[in-house]
Amino acid sequence: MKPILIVEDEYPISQVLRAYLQKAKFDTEQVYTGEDALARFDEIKPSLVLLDIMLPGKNGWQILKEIRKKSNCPVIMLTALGEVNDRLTGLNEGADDYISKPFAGDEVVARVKAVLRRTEAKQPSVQRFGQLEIDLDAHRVKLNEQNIELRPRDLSLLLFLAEHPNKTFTREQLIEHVWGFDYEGSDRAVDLSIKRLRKALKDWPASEGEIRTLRGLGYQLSVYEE
Amino acid sequence: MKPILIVEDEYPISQVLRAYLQKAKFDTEQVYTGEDALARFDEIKPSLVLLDIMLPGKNGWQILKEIRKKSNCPVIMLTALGEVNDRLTGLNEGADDYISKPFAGDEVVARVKAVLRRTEAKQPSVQRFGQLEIDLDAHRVKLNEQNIELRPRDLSLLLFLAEHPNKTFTREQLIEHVWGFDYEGSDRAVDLSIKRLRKALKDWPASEGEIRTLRGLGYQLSVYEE
DNA sequence: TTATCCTTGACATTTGTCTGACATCTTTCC
DNA sequence: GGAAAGATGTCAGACAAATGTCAAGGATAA
Repeated sequence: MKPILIVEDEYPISQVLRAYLQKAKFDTEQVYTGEDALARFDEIKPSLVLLDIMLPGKNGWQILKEIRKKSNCPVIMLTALGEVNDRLTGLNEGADDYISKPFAGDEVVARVKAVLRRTEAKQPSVQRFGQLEIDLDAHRVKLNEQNIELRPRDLSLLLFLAEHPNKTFTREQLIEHVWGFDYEGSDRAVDLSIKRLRKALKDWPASEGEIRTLRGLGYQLSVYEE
Repeated sequence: MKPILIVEDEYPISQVLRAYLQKAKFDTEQVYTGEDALARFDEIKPSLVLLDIMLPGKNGWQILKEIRKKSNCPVIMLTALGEVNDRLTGLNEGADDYISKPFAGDEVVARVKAVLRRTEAKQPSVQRFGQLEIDLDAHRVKLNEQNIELRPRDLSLLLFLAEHPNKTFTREQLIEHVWGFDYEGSDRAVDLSIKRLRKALKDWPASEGEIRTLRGLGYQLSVYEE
């Protein structure tokens, strides 16, 4: 996921913003001047920009204009309370929203999410291991650009293993995480699921990864290189 | 240009809104209850809705949901000052923006313009999945250049699925979004609707997409591009 | 009214899962 | 090296659960 660029010269405020956004699982990048903002913008191609108006050197409006020249990346302006003129200018100049200081953390996150939802509409959540592609949202697994049909349980198992590549889990652990803590049946159900997964993934180049058995321990999804 | 629908029960406020918007060359329509709002909405197909939360009868959230069922027309909520919860709810429920009372006239106009600019700028409302063409705004579905006749409920369901291709929804979620949060009946109504949709889409090449069942989870509109 | 739409309840069908048995493999110990 | 014990791989069948389907009967709107 591309990061959110925070352009704010006051260090404490910048840190607060970062904290809230990271808590909400967003990546962040911080810069403290307008010039840095533009340079960094090109480098990291952020998913969204939080832009303070009062900045040393070039101010927020100028930055906004520069950004708008080359991108329609969503921008939320940070403005002092009650500066209605600022608000109006911002919305007319192409800002997507504004947030008044002082702000509540929840509100910042909600605004960011709202703007991202508007502008992105969708963002696929896919994980790749070479030829193997796992799409969490769509509940779909592709191997070699081709869809693979998996049973729900098998898919859950694969997803769980894929979340922790190269880590070994006992049958018990797998049962607990994939089947559920209230499962009563035997451990051997895991074997069957593993078997079907291996069969389904037989065309996955062994050089890229495989499902390994660790005798006496359990199973793991091994992935190599990258 | 399509008018802006003002839904506000307090007459003076409604008048102020109308005055500002007309000054900015927008056409306006005023209604004073939620019920009228929905009826009028269908008739005039406004370009934007200004929606008060506190309304006699159905409140603003209910109206918003009803509107969202059949249209992605931009909606700006009017909220009392400081009701942060309302703000958050609104942004999450599909409102495009909110304005706190008391508001400055200029600000209202700026917000309206901003939202219109945002929503008009984005992609056309018709989505193509190979032979299948879905017009979210016009509420029309074409397969192979030919209009498909669907029951209203089925159409809503298809439109909703098409808004989020490759995303899986439980029956519960579909009921909530398509049938409405106050629906009392059984989940299985979804099955029937899905069945009719599949029948209606039977000439849609399976290589382009399909309505997929995810056993134990729900349904999704799968599209396979390229 | 007539026609359309929606839901209910029943039943059919498909699919997923587990059990138990047996085969195969690995390790250990003699 | 070889046999026994234990772990894992594999299979088929039975069962359960989710889904597909149908037809009848209200409800609603034209």
